[in-house]
Amino acid sequence: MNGKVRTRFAPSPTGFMHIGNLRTCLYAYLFAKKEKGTFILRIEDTDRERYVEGAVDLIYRTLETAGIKHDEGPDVGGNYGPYIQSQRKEMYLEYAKELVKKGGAYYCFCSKERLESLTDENGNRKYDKHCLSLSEKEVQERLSKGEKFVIRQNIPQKGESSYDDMVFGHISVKNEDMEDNILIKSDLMPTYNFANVIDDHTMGITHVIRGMEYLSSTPKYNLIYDAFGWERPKYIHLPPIMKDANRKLSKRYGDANFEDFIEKGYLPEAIVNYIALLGWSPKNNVEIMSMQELIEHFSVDGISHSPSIFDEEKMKWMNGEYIKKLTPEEFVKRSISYFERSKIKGKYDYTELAKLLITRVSLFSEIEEKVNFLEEFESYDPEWFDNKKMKCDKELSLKIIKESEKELKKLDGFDEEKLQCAVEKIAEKAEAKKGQVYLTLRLAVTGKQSTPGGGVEMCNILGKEESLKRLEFSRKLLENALKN
RNA sequence: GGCUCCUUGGUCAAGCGGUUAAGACAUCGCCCUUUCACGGCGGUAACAGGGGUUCGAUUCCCCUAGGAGUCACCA
Repeated sequence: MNGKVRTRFAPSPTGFMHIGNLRTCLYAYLFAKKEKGTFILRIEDTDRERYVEGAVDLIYRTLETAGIKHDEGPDVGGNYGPYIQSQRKEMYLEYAKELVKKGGAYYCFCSKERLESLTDENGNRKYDKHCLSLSEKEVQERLSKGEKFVIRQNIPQKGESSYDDMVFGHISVKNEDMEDNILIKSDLMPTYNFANVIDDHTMGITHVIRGMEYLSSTPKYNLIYDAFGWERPKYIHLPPIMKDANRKLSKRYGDANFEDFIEKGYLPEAIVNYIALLGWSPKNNVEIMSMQELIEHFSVDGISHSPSIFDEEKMKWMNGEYIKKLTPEEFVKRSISYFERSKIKGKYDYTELAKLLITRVSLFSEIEEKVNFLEEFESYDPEWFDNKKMKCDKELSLKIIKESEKELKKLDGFDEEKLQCAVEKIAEKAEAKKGQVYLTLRLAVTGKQSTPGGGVEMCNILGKEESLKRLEFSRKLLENALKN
């Protein structure tokens, strides 16, 4: 490998950043950084029909929150600009003309109708090189008459073209199986096939990293490099990420956008970590890795050859692992919007709650439901006091609640220490075990079977007044239940 | 359909001629325990099928089956 490695990510601004794209981007970035090379962002907007307003900004934002920094690109500049294809428009036509001179391409004036007439009984069609036989004179005449034209690649009819992909190995395609694709459209804009090659070459890209949908068309691109006499780049094709066994994860399914996962309460570093492992595995078998570690461990021979199914369960687990590493303060900082949209907005100490939530939440979007009980206290099933494991029943709980009311009333304000003391007394007076007091208290004060913490913690968060109010309610609930 | 590629547990995946076929998620069980979690320990579960090559195939070759991609004036 001579010279510095240069890789690029070349998305089209057509909407949200899709997870599969992001992974391609990630790998291109990891590979470049691993090799101490340069990572470039290029916007491929030659298709004006699919252009979506604001999509370019979204790409910048996504890369930034994902922690992927490009060294060159439309927004950060560089020596190989412009980095937006529509701004490079003129050069493609010039290169195409040069290619025509070199025999690697030719003008084509065929009508849509003629093209359609080439379709065979199976619905396939292959251009028959009809216009290749036009004399240069005739071409010039028709051109000067202003006739509409396209420029097509001239692919040899015999032999075969091959190359060595760094992950899939030797790929070989017969020339006769390739078509003379259009390089310059009749609107004079280049097709992807062409723009890509020109840009990759003029931007000095050494390693082309992209989805494997290009695996079998790459020989065509190589033929263009060859015709120009340019050095071919190395190729790293990536297997797709699937939604299930036979559907590719795609924009169409709508749920595979980076942004959507962020909205669901995923940490960007967890998403990045997870997708890094979808289709690649490190030698050391470690799963939780920072961006720096990913860079250190990344290697092409760890890339798999077969598609991988996206498993949100596992990504959720991984997110939980990242959350557990957060301090309560960091937790609040990063999840504040989820607190703010819950019923407890503005009330309670978020940091105190965070301490309880950290091990109990694997997505920030779970905060809301876990925390709403603080504001909503509704009637519940008194049967919950019957707990076999704790050997607790309604009678005992009633007794505990009565004692609790007395003891808690005596306290001037709550804190964990005071409450712990009170629990000891309550247990003594009610002739119960501490565990039974905890259980009863927790239930009585929350009305929920599952809560983010134990009895003392719940009382402490709710405060004296609210706790007593709820104890009273629960006492009545139990008294009623026992009457029947 | 032609062409290209792929095929290890439910999922992600190690493995690159000889292993009791790792590990992780999920699942199940136990322990810990103030619910729920966290944590700890353990269990169930895989080489698509058939031929070769070889002393020996998950590993190499061929065939079959299944899957994916591609066959555009989209990228």
